[in-house]
Amino acid sequence: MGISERKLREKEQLKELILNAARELFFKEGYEKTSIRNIAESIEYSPGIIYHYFKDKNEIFHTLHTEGFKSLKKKMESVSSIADPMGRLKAMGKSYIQFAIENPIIYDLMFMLKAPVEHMVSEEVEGWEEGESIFTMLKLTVREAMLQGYFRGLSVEPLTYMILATLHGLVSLKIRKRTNRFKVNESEQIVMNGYQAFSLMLDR
Amino acid sequence: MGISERKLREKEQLKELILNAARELFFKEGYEKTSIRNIAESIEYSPGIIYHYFKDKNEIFHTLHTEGFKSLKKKMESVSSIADPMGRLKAMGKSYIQFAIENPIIYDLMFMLKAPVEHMVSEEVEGWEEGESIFTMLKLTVREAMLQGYFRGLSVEPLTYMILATLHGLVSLKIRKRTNRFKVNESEQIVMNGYQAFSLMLDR
DNA sequence: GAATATTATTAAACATTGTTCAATATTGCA
DNA sequence: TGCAATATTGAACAATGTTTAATAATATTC
Repeated sequence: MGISERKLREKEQLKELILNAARELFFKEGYEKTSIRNIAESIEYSPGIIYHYFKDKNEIFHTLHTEGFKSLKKKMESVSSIADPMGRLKAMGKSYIQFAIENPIIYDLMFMLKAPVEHMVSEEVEGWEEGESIFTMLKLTVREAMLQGYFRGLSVEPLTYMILATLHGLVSLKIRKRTNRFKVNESEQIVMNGYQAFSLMLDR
Repeated sequence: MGISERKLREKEQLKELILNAARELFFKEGYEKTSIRNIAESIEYSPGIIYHYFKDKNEIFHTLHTEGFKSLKKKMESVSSIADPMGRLKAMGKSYIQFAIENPIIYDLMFMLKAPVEHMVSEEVEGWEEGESIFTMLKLTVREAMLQGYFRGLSVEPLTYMILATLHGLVSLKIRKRTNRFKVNESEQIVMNGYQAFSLMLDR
């Protein structure tokens, strides 16, 4: 069935075109400020067409959401070859922060945007596996570190959540511009310094 | 000039009425979902009137933003009588988390909402003193703890930022519903457990 | 290959949003 | 009482997400 496959591929092409436009506009303007009409205009189609490829704006969000998690996961996996668990854990943290600073809008969409996730909670739990697997990756590394004598007296799950929370806190305060107290050019530095402080605390 | 003062007071009254309605609606529906018309309807005035008392929706946001910081500050100050710096620091953290869990919408508005803060950055730095003073309060306590021998080898500023980031991360992941991996009733527990893990790490 | 069914695409419409503005009602002061 | 200032309204504007009836383009069947 080569023909219908090509048809399908062509259909996918427009879908990809929409996604590319959305990604770019989200990147430039942010999620809320990007309208369906903006996207349509930038691909030179009528606004209505988008609803043939996506149920609504949330579904576009959701697609990029999943995509973002995949690429964060890949970034964090890139240090998985480090044998020492503690060293790997710290490298993972650094990767996480790098990802957030390099892709602030996508990160925003993944962890800080409001509406569409609630939709996810109630209707479909699937799709969140991406986020799940990042948590698991971190958790396994934490457990390994514990076997080597780190984190004595702490339990894996809360500790992992806490580590993730710290990483998220460090970058999200910056992304949402709650770092005004620092001079603008320092704002990235303070995130790195904060993480360094955290790293030092982990060691002890 | 008693009369014009009363007039002023009456004017303030409507302003307060608007704020109360806004607060309540924000609480019930969230910021974005609350429209100027909703607010107007709930106080039985026409929508236009709101613009006589507030420049725009951002200014309402800004007012509640400041108010939120004042009440968070008060909550954190309520443990300032604790003599032991480390004990006080941990109590402050707990207060912070309690505030966020008890007032998720206000907290959201204070730390996680997007648009209006940018406006703040460019035009007026004033109004942010509230946030500033919370940071300072935390910083002073951290410094005291350091004088007692804690946090050896760390610097005050990054450490304080890191602590604040961890607190923020813990509660904001919950507020923005990124804790789906846990059963719903566990979701508050995991925040507390995460904080406990953090507390234990601080001690060492 | 013509006729028909299916799909892709559009343009217009709807309800809702934040905001503005001229018209009107209410009040303060001379 | 009459005039100026202020408070309040209601309608309008442009922009939003979304729906839907229409048209255009393509696939399928005879």
